[in-house]
Amino acid sequence: MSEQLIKHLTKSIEIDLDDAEKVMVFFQSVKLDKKENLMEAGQVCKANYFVVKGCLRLFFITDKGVEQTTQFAIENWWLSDYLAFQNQQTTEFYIQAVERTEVLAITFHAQERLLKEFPQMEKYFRIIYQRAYGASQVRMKYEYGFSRETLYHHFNDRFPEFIQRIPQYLLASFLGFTPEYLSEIRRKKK
Amino acid sequence: MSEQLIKHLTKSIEIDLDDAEKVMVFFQSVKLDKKENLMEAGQVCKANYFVVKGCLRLFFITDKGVEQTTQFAIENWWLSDYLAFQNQQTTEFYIQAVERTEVLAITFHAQERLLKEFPQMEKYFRIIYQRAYGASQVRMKYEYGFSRETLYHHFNDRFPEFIQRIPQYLLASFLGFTPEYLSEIRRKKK
DNA sequence: CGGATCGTTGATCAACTTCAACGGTCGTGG
DNA sequence: CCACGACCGTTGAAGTTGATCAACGATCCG
Repeated sequence: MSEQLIKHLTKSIEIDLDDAEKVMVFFQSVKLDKKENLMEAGQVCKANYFVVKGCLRLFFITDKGVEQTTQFAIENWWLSDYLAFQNQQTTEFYIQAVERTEVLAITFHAQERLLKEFPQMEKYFRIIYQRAYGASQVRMKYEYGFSRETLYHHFNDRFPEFIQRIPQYLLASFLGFTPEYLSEIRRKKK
Repeated sequence: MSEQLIKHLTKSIEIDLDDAEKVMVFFQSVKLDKKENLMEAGQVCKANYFVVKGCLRLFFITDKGVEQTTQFAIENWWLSDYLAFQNQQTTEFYIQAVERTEVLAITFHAQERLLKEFPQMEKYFRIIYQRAYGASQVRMKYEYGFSRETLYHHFNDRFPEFIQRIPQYLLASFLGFTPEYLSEIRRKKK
């Protein structure tokens, strides 16, 4: 559980076991059933979440009332609405468990104290955010550079094990098109 | 010039003037004419860039040979291809000056030494990346949530001063559609 | 003054959505 | 353990949105 986060920390920073255990005190374990919400639009974005086991999705509701998924997070990924988290404002996003999921949550204020007491954690989060931002740049390249159809094939080729974990309608939502169209693409490529 | 970066640092972290001047030694000033490239696809992404004055754009070339802009950076923004930067790999992006532009550049190795000697800079970059990542999340919400037409109006309303700085064909590219279609939208809304 | 670049217009075309309907499967209550 | 209902994936027809291509005018800059 928290061993997993410690292991993840040590990949990016040097921290002794003693400190690592003190760091873990700042986190709370939360367990979610499938489809259970961790965060909802209209609430203040209180915490940042590390996925220990399972899968989360970040989505919002469009003007037309459709759930639009923008991100997934699986084991060892962090997820939150980072502008709302940083400014402790209300979010317009939801975070929901795609399957039974276990996360470690750290509230904004706990994170502030953590960073003050353990400045080496600044480096850890710097690396996490840099990587996440870099990944979002690459993703933009895919979105702007590929048609929806090639976008699907690209994701299918690149993350086959992940694709199998999530229902098709969520994948369609994430890729930015309708389940019907996804069906059509799948039929073609056979 | 470097005063501007120092001023920007002090908004996020506490650093005395003496240290700040030592920090500035890690940066080089680079001046670019309009349309001059700061980085090109195929090269290793050597540096991270802080815009002192002017405007940069990040773009790539699609399969069809079209320049696709994915980001702009104006005064006080950082820009690079962060995955390629972090791993010191070749990039698939170009960075080009939209207008006459002055930047402060820090190479990957200089940044590594900087962070080692001045650990408080970890916090600065942590905040920069967190904010940039948060902004990219909000942007995804716009892209997935709005039609291309409302996307244009939204950007027009929100960043009028910026819109006026860049040519229309770059705005069209950034928003993900053709200059012809942008023309059509502008005609409608009158 | 001349050439390249940029914005505009209109016609045609492709990509993707919408809507309605159907069949399979999964989980839950009886 | 079965039966029912809800949910999910699929299909097809019709409709929209935005791309493509070609051509023209304006403007900017050398």
